[in-house]
This record gives sequence, C-alpha cells and structure tokens, in this order.
Amino acid sequence: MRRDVFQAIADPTRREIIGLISRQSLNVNSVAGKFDVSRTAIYKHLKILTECGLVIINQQGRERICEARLDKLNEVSDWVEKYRKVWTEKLDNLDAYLIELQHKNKKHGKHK
Amino acid sequence: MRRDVFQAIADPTRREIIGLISRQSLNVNSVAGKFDVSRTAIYKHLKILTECGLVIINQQGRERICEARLDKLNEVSDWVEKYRKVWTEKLDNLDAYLIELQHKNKKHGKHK
DNA sequence: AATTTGTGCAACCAAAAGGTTCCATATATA
DNA sequence: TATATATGGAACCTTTTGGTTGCACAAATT
Repeated sequence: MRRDVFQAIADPTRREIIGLISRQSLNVNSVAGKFDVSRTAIYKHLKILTECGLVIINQQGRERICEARLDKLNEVSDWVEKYRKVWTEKLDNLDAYLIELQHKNKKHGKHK
Repeated sequence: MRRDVFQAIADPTRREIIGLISRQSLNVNSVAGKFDVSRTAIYKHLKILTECGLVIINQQGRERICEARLDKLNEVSDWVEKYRKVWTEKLDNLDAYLIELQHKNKKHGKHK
C-alpha cells in the first residue's frame, strides 16, 4: 500500500519508534519490548513505517533488524519549511511597516 | 479536545487548507468552495485545525475569517530537525570513515 | 417584514486505525 | 530431534476519522 510520511508520523507511538531506532537499530522484539502494547501492534506500526520508507528492515538469521531512514523526513521538512518561510516574510513585512511608521513620525510627528 | 499538530497535518485536505489560507485569510464558505467536499466536512477540518492552534478564526459580521498560524508548525519543525541532525551526523561519520580509509591506503596501500 | 447568506451542529454512516488473541512457520539451540 | 525463539499474519473488536444530510439561527439584503 502506498503510505504517506505525514500520516506515518501522526501516531505518537510511531514517532517514539523512530526516536528509538534512530539511536540504534533493533530487531522487532526489542522494539516491542520498549512499549506496553503487544508485539503485533508494534509489528503493524513497523509495517506502516516501512511502507512509507521511514524504516527499512534487514533479515539476519531469524531476526529482522529495523533501521531508521531519517532522510525520508525531508518530505515533511520541505513542507514545513515552505510555510515557515511565509511566516518569516510576514514578520519581515511587519518589521518594515513599523520602521516606515517610525520614519513618518520623524517627518510629520508632533512633539510633546 | 486537546489536539496534536502532527495529527492535524496528517490529512492532505487539511494541509491544503493551510496552504490556501496561508496566502490569504478566507471565510469558511470561501475555503469550502475550493474543495469538492461539503461545507460541513471543511468546517470539521477547520475545527481540528483551530483546536491545535494552526488556524485562528475571527468573527466579522456574519462571516468568520480563517487565518493560518504558521508559527505553530514549529512543533513539527523541531521534531523533524532533531532527526535531521542525527541523519547528518551519520553522513559526517561516513565521510570521516571514508577519509580515514583513504589515508590508510596512502600509508599501506599497494600500488598497481 | 420577508428573503438570502454564512455559519454551527446534531445525527447518522462506512471505512480506517489501533488494538487484541491465536496460530503458523522458520531458524537456533539443547 | 525436540524445544525455544523470532516473526508474520489472519480474524476479530472498538474507537476514531472523514464524510453525508438536514435543520436552526443570526446577520445582511431586498
């Protein structure tokens, strides 16, 4: 199934999983052991994370090692930064406006 | 209800709404007019967006103007950047490793 | 005053999400 | 070989999500 990174990181457990395996790759059981839900629940979260490329899994004997692919967060980063830019511009415009006001005050302002 | 910004931006329609009103604040009907779902559906999306602070609404006569609060995306930005840093460090470590390899080759390497 | 416009919200619905238990199966290990 | 371990996944359940229609009501317009 085609999965969306935005939807994948919407769940707090999945964000925790990413935080966990970003420090060290772990097998499925080790990941599950860190949470108080069933292994199957974690397995499903891992499945969603792999489906959108945020996690890749390598078989090693009978274990499957989960590794975080943090570069996939770029999709989120790009979207957010686009709007951060808009936000910063708004602040800049406000700045410019305030400065303009100051200049007007100097020219036409009344002195107390 | 306490809402989560991550969950709010998980839905593509809500991301579109943010994109739309980030350029220009609009009343509820104008926002709804841009999508092919019902006004009520958009109203619900706007409700979720206001509940997590990504949108604020100001009454003006019988209209309610929806304004984007892009600074609220910082929560997402912070989280993502934390892992981007981890990712960059991994790349740096790889770089350092490759450079080290090169040096070893210079010292002990065989010449063809 | 009557009508149109903009909005909120209840009631309802189908599908998806997030969880569970239980079983199958492959790989290590005693 | 028998047993323990690591995992995949089916079947099921409850809650949440994203949508609908329909009605109420206040503000603007005629």
